[in-house]
Amino acid sequence: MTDTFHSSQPIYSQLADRINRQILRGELKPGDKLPSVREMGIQASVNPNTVQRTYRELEGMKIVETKRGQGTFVTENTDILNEMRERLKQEEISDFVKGMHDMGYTDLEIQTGLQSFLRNGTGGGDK
Amino acid sequence: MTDTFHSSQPIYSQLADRINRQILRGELKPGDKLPSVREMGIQASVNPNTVQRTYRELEGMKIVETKRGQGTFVTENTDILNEMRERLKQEEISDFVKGMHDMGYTDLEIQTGLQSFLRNGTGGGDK
Amino acid sequence: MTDTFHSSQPIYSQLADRINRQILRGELKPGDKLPSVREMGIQASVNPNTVQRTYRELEGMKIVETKRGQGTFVTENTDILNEMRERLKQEEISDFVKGMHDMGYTDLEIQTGLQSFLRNGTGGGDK
Amino acid sequence: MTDTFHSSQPIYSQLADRINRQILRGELKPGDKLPSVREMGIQASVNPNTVQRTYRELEGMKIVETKRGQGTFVTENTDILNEMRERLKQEEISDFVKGMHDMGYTDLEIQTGLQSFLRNGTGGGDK
DNA sequence: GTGGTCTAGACCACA
DNA sequence: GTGGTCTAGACCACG
Repeated sequence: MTDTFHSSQPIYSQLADRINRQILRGELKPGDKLPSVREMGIQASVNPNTVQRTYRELEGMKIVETKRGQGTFVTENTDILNEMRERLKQEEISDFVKGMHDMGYTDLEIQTGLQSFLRNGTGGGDK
Repeated sequence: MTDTFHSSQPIYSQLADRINRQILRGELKPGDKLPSVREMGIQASVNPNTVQRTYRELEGMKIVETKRGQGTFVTENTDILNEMRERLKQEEISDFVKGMHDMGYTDLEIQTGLQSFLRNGTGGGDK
Repeated sequence: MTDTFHSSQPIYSQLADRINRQILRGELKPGDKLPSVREMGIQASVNPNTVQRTYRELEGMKIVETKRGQGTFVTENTDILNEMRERLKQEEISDFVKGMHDMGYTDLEIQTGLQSFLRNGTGGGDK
Repeated sequence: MTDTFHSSQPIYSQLADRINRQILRGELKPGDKLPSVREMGIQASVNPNTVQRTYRELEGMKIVETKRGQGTFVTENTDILNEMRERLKQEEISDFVKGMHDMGYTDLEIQTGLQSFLRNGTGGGDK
């Protein structure tokens, strides 16, 4: 695991993102237990309080659930996960398109560029 | 002009990127004079040597031409600029797609997601 | 090693030339490690930064490869080296002929002069 | 006229070379008057004594003749001039070949390289 | 150790 | 003024 954080964003937020991606990629599945606050603090070499805050954040997004005395778990409500998945996708796409617009590329260029990349770059099949 | 740099990449390289984008966006046109190394050093609050390294880098890419005692100018060879534009587009798209794959999205999701974003997000017209 | 430089050309460039010639002459073979920037700085009594600029220059010409934390090495791509060899030969010949023309010698004089020099001066055999 | 001298050789000797070349190129013809010691001193921005020494050197080579009260003249003895011309040619060729050998080129490479350069580089005709 | 980056400050050639 | 070169000295990442 990469355990460096950049300074332009709060660490708890970066950590939350990181966990989100692990869930997205299927490294953490619905029902999986997250490391304890202390354990995660050591792994990511951040203060346990920061981890606490991260977990609270994720809890607010309904992505994880905390069970007193047992730990923190990835929600089993797959609807929520799918929703997050969708939202994050939109975000990434939006950022990408905005960046391209900033550099002066037109919508058409973006579309055709992407099409031809997907046709050639990944061998034509889906991932 | 944003004059902050992140530490994960050399300053001269970030500066070069920034200038590249200004050219791409048409803020700097072929034949335009760049600020002198000293001037740019002040604007970006970096050492003139670092600016010079940036300019040298851009010169190596043939994006910029330097005339002793006169200054540094955006090349008037638009072929080179178009080529750069194309190359950078490919790079951005590639990075985007790789990032999406890393997060577990399929090619199809990327395509349809982009299509619908472009239809709704920008009002349906081209930029 | 001669460690004097003339002022009509940048030191980093003269150093690069010198290393080029060492490679040409086979004193440095593909894969050989160059002295570290610091070491070479001492040998040539120039600043390590200047040596680094030299190495960077050679790297740009693909004559040399640099491995972080290990050092700088002569490329093992002999095609590039042969190409350089050929290019440099052309340059030297061109400079020679131009110089002779400047002094008023004709092509014929140059040719016959060279022929007779090679027959007598080196004993008639190839080097 | 280029009026810079490098430090690795005495100035009077560099000046003599320069005049030699002017004679070789026909800019100074047999019988021509050289500038006075004072005049030449100004032109080349060196001490008149140095010019004096240069002229004495050339006189020793029988290339110029000094006539008391009149000045210094290029010799009209064309044999001497032809001889010098021949000697200088040999020197240049010798230096060239030595340099090429130093860089590891064989006699054959030098010959064929020169031939093809003369055929292509100068348009096939003599100068 | 290695190379890579950056700064500060100096001097140069060119125009 | 412009860019170009060089030095001295510092700090960094990588291995």
